Amino acid sequence: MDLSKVFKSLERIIELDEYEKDIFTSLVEIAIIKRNQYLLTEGERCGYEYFVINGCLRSFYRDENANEHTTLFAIEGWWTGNLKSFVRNTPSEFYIQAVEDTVVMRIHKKNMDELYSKIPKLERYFRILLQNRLLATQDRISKHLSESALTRFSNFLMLYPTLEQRIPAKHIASYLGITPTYLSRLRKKNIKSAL
Amino acid sequence: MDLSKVFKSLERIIELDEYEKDIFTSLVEIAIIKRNQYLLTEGERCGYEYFVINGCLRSFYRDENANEHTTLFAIEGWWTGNLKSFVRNTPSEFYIQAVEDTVVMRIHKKNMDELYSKIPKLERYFRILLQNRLLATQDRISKHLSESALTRFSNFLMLYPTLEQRIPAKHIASYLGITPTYLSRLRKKNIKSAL
DNA sequence: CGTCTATTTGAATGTACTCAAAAGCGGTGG
DNA sequence: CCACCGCTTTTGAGTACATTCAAATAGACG
Repeated sequence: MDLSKVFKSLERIIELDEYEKDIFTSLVEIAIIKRNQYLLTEGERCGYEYFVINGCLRSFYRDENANEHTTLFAIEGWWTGNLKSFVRNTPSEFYIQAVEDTVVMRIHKKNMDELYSKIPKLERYFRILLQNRLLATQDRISKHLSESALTRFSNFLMLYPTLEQRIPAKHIASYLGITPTYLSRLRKKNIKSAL
Repeated sequence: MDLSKVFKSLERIIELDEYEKDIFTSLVEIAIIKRNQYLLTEGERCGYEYFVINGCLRSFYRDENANEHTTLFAIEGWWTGNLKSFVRNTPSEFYIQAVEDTVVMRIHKKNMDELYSKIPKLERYFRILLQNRLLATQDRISKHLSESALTRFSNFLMLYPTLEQRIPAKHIASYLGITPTYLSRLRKKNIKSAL
């Protein structure tokens, strides 16, 4: 079980000795998810937190008109899950779907408490992780409030440099908060202006 | 120094004995902020986390066209601050302003580490606090993506039942991501439809 | 290949914006 | 106590950004 990418992430914030790494390893799992497969669907409880080792996971929800809204693309090195459902043990309003073949490390809820008690430093890691997620999320709100769709699209391309080539445009549109139709027009404009 | 509201908030998540409360009390301050006064302006470093005991604080930023965008109203019992500036010690991109006469409890950065080391349980409190903030923030993104301005306005009224009467409409508009002009038209429509 | 889904394009429409002017409201000084 | 000043809110007219619906085209996969 190759957790090197996970430990690299952990060790940016806390130090772990071999013994602690073994404990950690014994309490997590690797899973492989095929493209278009779901890790979580609406109504289910989210029992896991996921760390993407490879590939891309998309979190989204459906509004009352059944339109999809993508809240996050989690790529290599990112964490994802449904925090609300995970911590409150409530049915999820979200879906999590692999948009490519994806390898994840996942931690089950029931092991999370054990991890915290055996490796208290993890409280710190996850607190800081949450902080960073919150900052990123707040940033996304700001951007959405003050920027045009075209600007948001450019920002998307910078944040996820290779994702445009890897996944369907309709998912990107649903992340940007526009229709696929309009995204198509934006792309056309963007290409023209790049000439 | 009346910290009863603060302890009530803390004790929803962790238990504190009298000794710990004394430590806590010795490491925080009470401050009174007059209406329209700033707690933080752009370029400053945010040295504090704030807990609102009474009143209302508004966090906002200015975009490149000098338009204000309100990211949060912190009312009684809410925490606020500029997390990014606080944890990374970077100049703030945000302003925090009292929109009413406001009483806050604040914790200075330099006392925060001492608090964590003397009362490790606080790591847990603040981790859960961050979780909740993140959930609320994610919710706000979702809502902004999938709802019309009118719907967002109704949601605002439910989230902050008394705020509409307490603060200028232009701030509410900047929270909703619309112009004061358009908010005015929405209110008119809303009143009509309520008849 | 053929079928199914995704993307592009066109035309008409709606939501929210800008700019400018008028009306309302609150605080201050005479 | 009221008149005036400055700021906020409302209203009107014209406009821009993004949407819907429908049809055409392009791509992916068995």
